[in-house]
Amino acid sequence: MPNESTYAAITKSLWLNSAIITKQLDNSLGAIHGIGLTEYMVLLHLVGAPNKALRRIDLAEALARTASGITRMLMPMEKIGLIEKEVSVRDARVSLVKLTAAGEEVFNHASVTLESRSEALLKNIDVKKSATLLSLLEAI
Amino acid sequence: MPNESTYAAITKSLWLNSAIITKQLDNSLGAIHGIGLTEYMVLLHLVGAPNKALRRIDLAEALARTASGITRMLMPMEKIGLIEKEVSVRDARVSLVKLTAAGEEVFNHASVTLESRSEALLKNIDVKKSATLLSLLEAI
DNA sequence: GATATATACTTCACTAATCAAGTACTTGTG
DNA sequence: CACAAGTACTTGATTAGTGAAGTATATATC
Repeated sequence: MPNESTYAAITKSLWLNSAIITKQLDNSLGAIHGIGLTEYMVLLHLVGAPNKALRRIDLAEALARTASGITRMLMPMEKIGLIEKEVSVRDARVSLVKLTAAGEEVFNHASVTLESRSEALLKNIDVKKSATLLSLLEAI
Repeated sequence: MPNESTYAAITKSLWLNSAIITKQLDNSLGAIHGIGLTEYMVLLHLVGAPNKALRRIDLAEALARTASGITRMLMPMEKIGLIEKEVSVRDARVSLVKLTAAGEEVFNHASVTLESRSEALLKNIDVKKSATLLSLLEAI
């Protein structure tokens, strides 16, 4: 029987911690701003995009989701006015996702909630360790 | 506009990395052993449990899932013989989840796959850094 | 310039999980 | 001891996501 690899232990811990943290953030964002964490991530990518618009497939890539998942997810977001469709002049296959002013406002408010909840959830990690943890996660 | 908190950046990175890694491990385990990562985690907790049996609610707690999620998840696992139901002599409300010999065998094989895939997915993290990362994740 | 291949997106059928409500049993209290 | 409150689990309705197949458009090749 080989002893447990650190790498497998990391993936297990990542799986569990992410489940716990994601659920908590999802609940907080949902209760206060009416969006889930995945929807927050959509807004995050859109605010940073040129012209605040992205192709659906690039959004899928950025969020590690499939194109069909993105299609489904954006439907309610468009209905409540966080985003809107924009045609691409270059390529008629493309349907751009564009952030609305309302969407940006929700994003700004939700960011405050996300930061305070994140800090609370990670209270066992001090500031110095948090920098280390972040750099290790980004290195993956 | 406040600058981004490291804590929020950690939760975002955790969310994305876990989505990517979980999907890959899920696919590998599914293709080779016919189980998902969540099902693997069930087996993992059962092999470590006294008498290789656990109450459903304790399994739910350990996996950060709800009791109903556990009920639904265990149905196919019981059907393919990885686990079986065991009554509790102490408490008639309880339905214990017991690991079968077949379940333990699948677990042992799947562990090998999980370790090699984990190592491959985390190839950017060297051995020394991996120990640091694991201890930080466990500290959360 | 016709046609084959590739890309962007949507839809369908399905899986995994949630919450709320219900059942069955156990525990604590007057 | 009766019965209120709590616990363990299941079921029904719903949501978020997947993969496969289909449509429409773009690109490359002969």
